Amino acid sequence: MATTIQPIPSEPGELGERELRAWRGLLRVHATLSKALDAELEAEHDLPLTSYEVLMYVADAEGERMRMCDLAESILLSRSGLTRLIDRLERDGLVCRTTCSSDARGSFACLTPAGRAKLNAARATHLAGVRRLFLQHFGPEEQELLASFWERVLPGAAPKR
Amino acid sequence: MATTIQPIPSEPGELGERELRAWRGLLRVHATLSKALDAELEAEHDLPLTSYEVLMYVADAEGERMRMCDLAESILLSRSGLTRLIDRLERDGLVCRTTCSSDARGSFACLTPAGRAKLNAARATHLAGVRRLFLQHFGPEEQELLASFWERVLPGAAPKR
DNA sequence: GGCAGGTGATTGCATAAGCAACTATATAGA
DNA sequence: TCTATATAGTTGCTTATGCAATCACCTGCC
Repeated sequence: MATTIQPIPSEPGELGERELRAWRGLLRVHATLSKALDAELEAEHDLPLTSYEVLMYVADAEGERMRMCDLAESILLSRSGLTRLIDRLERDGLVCRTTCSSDARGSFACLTPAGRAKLNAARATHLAGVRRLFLQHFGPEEQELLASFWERVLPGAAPKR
Repeated sequence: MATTIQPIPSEPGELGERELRAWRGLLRVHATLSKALDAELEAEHDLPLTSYEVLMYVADAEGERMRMCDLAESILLSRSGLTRLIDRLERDGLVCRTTCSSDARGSFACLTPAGRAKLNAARATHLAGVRRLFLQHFGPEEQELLASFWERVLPGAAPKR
């Protein structure tokens, strides 16, 4: 299989140039942007990115509260990781836990006024960051295309809201 | 800046549906695929993904050796993180450190025969995983497009090799 | 009703990673 | 030449995270 230049997917034992750039680019973009967005949020609002995500999902949920397990799934964290994260947010007064009346095992995380205020302050920073570092580079139809790409890779995993 | 129009980026205070799917899809795809690829490599070869990346970069480098700082940059790890990672790999006999004759401060990480063997075994698994979970979903010209997208977001960050 | 197995949340423990401080060496400037 | 500053790598410490075990509760089946 003598690939003269590199027209085809290259040998099966190695990624071709094109594949490499498509895949590694994803890794680099994710790593770089996550780090930058986290640093920005932390610098301007003293709020780690994961904490921001919790506040955001909770704020957007029905009644400004979410079950622990749903939250864990939304922000892609293990349940134990989420327990600890909510511990920290509760300690800082940004969320509080309430019991679930229909299932005594469950807890809700809900926003406190301080949490809502923190989120409102941080939201603009984060959204501006996402736009400036990422979305800005793509036109509407390109964004749509990207979304369809992700849908191919993970069918049905699109965020509901 | 082909498309600077931005017809309706939705309100400035919130991400629109399209933006949300383009951005969050990236996060989800990265998280899901990283986890899956790491688990696969760990299960079949008892090798974490970051260790695999070290072996891969070192193997592809001139003389099968790389400076610590270049390696850290390649696999997107802090220098202290890399020190510890190389500690583990050295303990497991997969790489060894050698001094740099032209700069007494520096060290090279280089492959041991065991490291080379481990990499050869793991490479097929990982490449198959990347293709099966990600690249498979895109045609050649779509891969090229993705690569160009990443290049827009992080100009000049494309992998050299 | 009562038991078996499943699910939600938490905890103990282990690990990977970053930051800041430190050591040793290199390089540039007076 | 000597000094100041920058760089390569390591170490101490802290933190976030996951897995496995655990506890409490729910649900379905007899």
